Amino acid sequence: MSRIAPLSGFPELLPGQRIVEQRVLDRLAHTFELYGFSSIQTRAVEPMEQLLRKGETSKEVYVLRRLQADESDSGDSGLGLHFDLTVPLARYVLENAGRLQFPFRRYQIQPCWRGERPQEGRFREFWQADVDVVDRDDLSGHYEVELPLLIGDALRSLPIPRMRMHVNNRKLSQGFYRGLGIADPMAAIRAVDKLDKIGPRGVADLLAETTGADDAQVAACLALAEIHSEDESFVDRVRALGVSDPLLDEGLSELGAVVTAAAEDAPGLVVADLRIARGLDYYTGTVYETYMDGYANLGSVCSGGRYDDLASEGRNRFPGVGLSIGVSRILVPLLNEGRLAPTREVPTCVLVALPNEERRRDCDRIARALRSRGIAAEVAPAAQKYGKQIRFAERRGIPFVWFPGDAEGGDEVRDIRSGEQSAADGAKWSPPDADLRPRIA
RNA sequence: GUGGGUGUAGCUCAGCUGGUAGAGCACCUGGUUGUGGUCCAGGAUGUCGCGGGUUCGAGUCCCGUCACUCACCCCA
Repeated sequence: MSRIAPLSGFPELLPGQRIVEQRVLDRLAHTFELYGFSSIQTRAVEPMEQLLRKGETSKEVYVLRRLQADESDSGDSGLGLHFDLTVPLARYVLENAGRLQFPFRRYQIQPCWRGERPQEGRFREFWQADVDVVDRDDLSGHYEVELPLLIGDALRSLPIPRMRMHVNNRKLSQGFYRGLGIADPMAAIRAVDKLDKIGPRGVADLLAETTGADDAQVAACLALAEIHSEDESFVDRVRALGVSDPLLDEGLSELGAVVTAAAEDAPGLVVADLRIARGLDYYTGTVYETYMDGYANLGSVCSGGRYDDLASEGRNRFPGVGLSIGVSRILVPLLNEGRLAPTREVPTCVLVALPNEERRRDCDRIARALRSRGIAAEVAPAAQKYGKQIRFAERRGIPFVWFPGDAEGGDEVRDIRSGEQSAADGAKWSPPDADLRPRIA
């Protein structure tokens, strides 16, 4: 190992990129709070049995082990890094049920870890912004309508490509397959989920193989998967397939409510897409997958759904619905392509030029006066020629250079983008609001 | 975990059938001796991923290894 090299799947940002990320996270938190969601953080680790409780994700969990662990120990601590924020939420809700108010509206923005092979938009350490509503005993269906609208608001407030949320409903799928007479509806859901990847042919074979569906059943499954619409018209198209089942009816009505509300509040955001399944099997109602225009190859950048049994313990049941925004999945590719950049690389708004080392204290005082009024300022590192000092600021995108006055004249401030320079008083001068802090360009 | 590709200057890359390392951009200095971005002239920079082998000689060929990357799997 001769040289320090990046670790694949553990993205690290440069300071300027981090400014963009910070603005995005601030924006998301702001939107979540506008809807009345509280922020929480949970520890990085969960007991393995919590992490593995719901599914076949075991292989992607990073397990913790003490270096000094006894050799007699099995080796690991029984703890693993969380791979999403929904499982920790379920544990947190159970643990604090007595101290929380329900329905509990919370958001959580934290890193997650998965021991997978990294790829474009797939990392081993990545940030998720997760929003959920969890209630006690029963969760009203209107939350399945509210959450996608909140997410739409949050994502559309960011300077990123347009998002399209594809929505389906587990009851609809399961009811349909059941009504069709397929023995294992969940296997059918998983098969149909691969439609994009393996095509109708592949899905047909898979269906026949895993569910024993006959030709007519396979055809019906594929017909269902083809249905998508931005309004309630999908309901009639499903009905036209002639399958009936009470669960199907429930699903149709619930999905109809989501689509109708979205069409009204956020036109173009949501499309009912009956092929959407989601791999995880704990979803029991609406499921969501979101794609970014021009970045379909990234897969879903924001997914979630309703889960009725994730947080249950004995008699206590805490159904919830939520979505996770894949912050790293969205941001890292856009940053690398230069499609997202900050207005400057540093927080500094004003560089106070240094005429000579003897005047450093004077310059410090000017900087302090600016800082006291909330203007980020730093003094030039060395008393180089002014040209050099201006270049120092220019390289970093610092918009203003402050020239301390002397016996011949007072202080002046220069906007180095326009070259405009004028007399200024450190106790009074302020930059335009747009220049006060770095923004996303 | 399985399969393919790649690893040369800070960045992007060139280096033909082996002959002892190059370009562009960036950077530094000067022209302009305290107001930048242009231009001109100079300049610095590499364990050629790592280890071993073949050879008079390896960035180049062979073996191994590590890393990165793409696809599968799965997912944010």
